[in-house]
Amino acid sequence: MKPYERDNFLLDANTCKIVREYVPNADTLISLADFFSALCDKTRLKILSALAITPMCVNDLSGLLELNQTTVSHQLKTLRLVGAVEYRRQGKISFYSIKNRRLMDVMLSAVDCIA
Amino acid sequence: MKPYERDNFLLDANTCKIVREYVPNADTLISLADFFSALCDKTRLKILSALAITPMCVNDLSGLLELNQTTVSHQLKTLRLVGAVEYRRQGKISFYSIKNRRLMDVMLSAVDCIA
DNA sequence: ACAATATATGCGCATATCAGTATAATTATA
DNA sequence: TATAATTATACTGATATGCGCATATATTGT
Repeated sequence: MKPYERDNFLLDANTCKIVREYVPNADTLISLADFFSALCDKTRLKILSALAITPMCVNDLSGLLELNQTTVSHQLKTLRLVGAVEYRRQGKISFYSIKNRRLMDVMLSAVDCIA
Repeated sequence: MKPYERDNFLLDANTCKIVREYVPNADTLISLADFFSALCDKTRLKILSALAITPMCVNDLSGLLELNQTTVSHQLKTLRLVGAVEYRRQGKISFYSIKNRRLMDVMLSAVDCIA
């Protein structure tokens, strides 16, 4: 028997039941973790903070944030893959923007939380 | 000259100024990233979801969430280090709880965001 | 076609992270 | 004191991540 296959808990049975029901399923947990993984790196947070003000091209992000162009490009790709940003290409310029403004709500409540 | 040390931007000068002022400083970015790093793993999210319902001991977390005891202990330590949970010891039992309920606001707005 | 500009990608290095086994440390109980 | 129960830690292997160099791709202008 694996160590976690037990059935005697300090919690009362009813609370156990609630916990089992309330805890999100594996898929939801992974989606949430993926979402937060977009926000757990200082470079990505910097990029998102800038894009929160205005859509911007890669070069402007690189220059204004003092980040290597390839670093910006890599992180923008990561942010695209988790659906945090989107872009449209105009000629040789890619303009990136926040895809869903609700993301800013999450960031702002996090700022409240660590304040 | 490093590639990002440029001063000609597509953005107008005033917007550049706003971006430079608005983007959080390095320390804040790191604090925020550390905060979110607590939430970017499915195991930790699972633990936090359970603790959101009621404070609980390590063993109950392990049993109810079907996670190895050492895994739970490791992640609880991580969560403690970033200030997401706290605990009090009663005899041989450690009861863990959410330290700051604002954390749940962040998780809930994230759920909205990915919905 | 060629050069210049803007962006994206492949690769490797260094580092971080996660999970599990074994074990230690602490406390309660027989 | 011996044993059991609960939790924490050291160590390890596998995997993931962040970054930058070199380079590829795409577009524009001459």
